[in-house]
Parts: sequence; C-alpha cells; structure tokens
Amino acid sequence: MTIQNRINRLLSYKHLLNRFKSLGMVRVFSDNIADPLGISASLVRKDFGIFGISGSQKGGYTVNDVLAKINEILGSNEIQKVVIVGVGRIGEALMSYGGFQKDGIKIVAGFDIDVKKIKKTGEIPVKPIEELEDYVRDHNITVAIMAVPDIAAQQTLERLKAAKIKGILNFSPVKFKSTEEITINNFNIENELVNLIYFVNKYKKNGKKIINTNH
Amino acid sequence: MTIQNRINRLLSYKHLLNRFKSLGMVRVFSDNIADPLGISASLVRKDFGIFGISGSQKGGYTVNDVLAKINEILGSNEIQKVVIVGVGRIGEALMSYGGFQKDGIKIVAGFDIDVKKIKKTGEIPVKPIEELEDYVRDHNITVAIMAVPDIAAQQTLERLKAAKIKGILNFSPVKFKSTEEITINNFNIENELVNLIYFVNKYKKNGKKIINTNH
DNA sequence: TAGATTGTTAATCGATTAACAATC
DNA sequence: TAGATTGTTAATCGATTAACAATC
Repeated sequence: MTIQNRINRLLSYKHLLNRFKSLGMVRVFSDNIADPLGISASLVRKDFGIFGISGSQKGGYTVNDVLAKINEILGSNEIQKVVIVGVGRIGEALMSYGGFQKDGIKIVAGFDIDVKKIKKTGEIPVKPIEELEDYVRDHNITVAIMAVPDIAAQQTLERLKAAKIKGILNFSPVKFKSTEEITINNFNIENELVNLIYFVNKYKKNGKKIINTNH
Repeated sequence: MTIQNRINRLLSYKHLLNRFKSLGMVRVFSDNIADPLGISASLVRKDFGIFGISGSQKGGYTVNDVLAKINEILGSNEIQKVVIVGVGRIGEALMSYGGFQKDGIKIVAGFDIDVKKIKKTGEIPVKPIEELEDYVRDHNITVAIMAVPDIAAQQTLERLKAAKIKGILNFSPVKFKSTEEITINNFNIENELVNLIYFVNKYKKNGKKIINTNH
C-alpha cells in the first residue's frame, strides 16, 4: 500500500501547490506543505527525495518545478485514455463529468450490452460490448472503469481480461482480487457506508474523539 | 486507520461466511477464513478476539454465531437511516440501488437545491435543501451522502454541519477534512484513477510483479 | 558567520504475523 | 492420550516521524 499512499500524497501536494501558486507564491518550505496536510515535513522531504524532487537549503522548493515534476511523474502531461464498461447512471455520470481533464485523463468510449444505450454521436461514443476487445487493442487502452450491476460483474471481468486490460476501477458491488495480470481497485460504496456508520454511531459515541483518516 | 481496516475485514468475513453458509458449512477454522482473504489466521483470531467472537479449540467457530455477532457489531440488524444531498446522476444511482438493504442501510430521503428535482411521491422523497435541517433533527439522522458538483460542495458542507450531521460520505470532487464534530470520508474518483493509471503504466511496466492491495 | 532548511539516517509507532502455551 | 486449534504474547515488518549533519 505504500506506493498508493505516496501517489495519493503526490496528488495532495499537487492540489496544495496549485493553490499556493494561485496566491502568487514562488517557493515553499517542506513545512508549508506538511502543515496543511497534517503530515510531517520529514515525510514531504522523503517523498520528494524518492521521486527525485530536490530543493535548496536556502529557499526550499520552487513551486513550478515541483508541480512540473509531479505532473511528469503522474503522466498528467500525456493524455491517459480510459474506457467505461456499463453505461448506467454511474457510467453516464462519469462520462459527463469534465473534471478528469486536469489530471490528463480522458474517457474515450463507453461500452454496454444494451443496444438501447449505443450512441455513435456525441462527445463520447457508446459501443456494443462486443467491440470492446478490438477497441482496446486498436486504441492501446490499459485501464477501464467497470460500472455494471452485480449480475453482470463476473462476465464483464472476463471480457476485460480477454481484452488484456491491465487495470480496473471497479464500481460494481462485487469485489474482485488483483492478480499479476490485472490490477483491480474496488470502489465499494456499501463498505464505505457501513464503515462510516459504525465509526459515527458506535465508536465516536463513547465520548472518544477520534479523528478519521480519510484513508 | 486501524479501526477502518478492522471493520472492512469484518465485512469481508461476513461475505465469506455467508458463502460458506450457502454451501452448508456449519463450523470453520480461522485458517478457512484467512486463506481466501489472503491474511494470516492470527489476524482473524485477533479480530475475533477484539470483537468478542469466540470459538472452541475443538471445532473452531460456528458460522451462524460469527455472522450473528458481526451483524450485531455492525448494527446491520437495526435500520441505519441515511440521507443523500444532491440528486444528480450519482445521487439518483445510489437512491435506486437496492443493495444497501442487506447491510441494514436505508436511504430515506434526498435533498436538492433544484426545484425540478423535488419529488413527493415514489419510494424515496426528494425534498428542497431548506428542509434538510428539520428533517435530520426530526428523523435522528447522523450520516449523509454528499453527491453535489464542486461549486456546491463548500456550501453543502456548511448546511450539513448546521444540521449536526456527524458523518459524510463525500462524492464531490472537493476533499474535506474530518474534525472532531464531523467525520468526512472522501470518495475521490480522480485520485483513484490517477493512482490506478500510475500503478499500471509506470510501476508495473518495469517488469515488477507487484500485486495491488485493493486498499 | 549565524541561522535555517534540506537530505538522510536512526527511532518510533502501529499493524500484521509467528510462535506457543492452554485446552478441548 | 495424541492431535489440532484457539487465544495471546513476542517478533517482525513497514510506514511515518524525529533528529541531525551537511550546506546554502
């Protein structure tokens, strides 16, 4: 989980530094970054060190340099093409959401088993699921979002595997395990809700003041 | 983060034990649970110990007893009422999703600023945002799902705080920090995607066979 | 130079696992 | 009893933090 934490922090650094930048700040010290994020300055410096971001003992880190380096590391400069399988309400919501662009992510196509969903026009086409494999190969896609109902989950996974997809963000209620061939990150809403409810109702109630970590 | 991990594991145990049960299994050993989940039997026993689930050295744990205890711990027996603020595509998707029931969670109302979304009929009513505070007080709601666009996020948070909501599952693209008064779990799709893309394209590419942890 | 910050090593902290005594 | 599993303590492992030498 260490890499995931580090990449998540990198994103936090990016957002914070962009805000610093919009305030006109040019240079920052590790403390300036650590404090708002509630982590230690050592960790910021260690993260930077690991990713080859260096500063100076005099003036800390240059905001623009750090941002450029982070974008380079995260690949936000090239466009990362992603497909969505399952164009229900969640799939549609993600397709119409414009916020991925700033991270260099572009949803290039949707796929669905239901012919009524097929749409050749519009910004993002919706294609029949049968075309997934060819599309993924022809457009060199490695990552897919899976937003299908539980009964379709297993079958969809097989299709994605057959298409040689390497990473799946899985919104279906069925959890799947990663293997060497395919990385699957499960986005399980039920789990999150149960967790939160437990925390709020059971744990915090006992007069304890535990602040949750937001993952 | 320890509690969250433990509760997540409790949910995994629950799902696995339900499958064991459907196969007709009556008793299980800690090994039987640990292996499919890829954790150690010690951890299973430790988790059980912490939550007061006990077994016997002879026959391990009784499936039904463990399930009953887990449901009790998670509060899945009583109905946990949750409201949704922001009835866009994601909000609607969650409202129409029937899978929360098995975990004892019920979405009892939606709230929106847009009068066109208001709906008095139907299974789950959609009310004007102005009624949130009264509703939350009258129905003793502690947890809310926030599914609003970024521009509405800050304002919505203020309303939820004013309504004395204790826990928020935040689907908006704006991250918020938990405080002592309110626990906020951010469900940030962009982060997840950037993470996954980095992992698949950059990290795994180097011939390394790292299996992701699915959180 | 004196002061302050980086880069890096050592210490801490917490979660998970291994080991094993107790016990059925 | 012998064998196997639980419950629990000690060891390990990894991530974060503290400390500090190097350096601007």
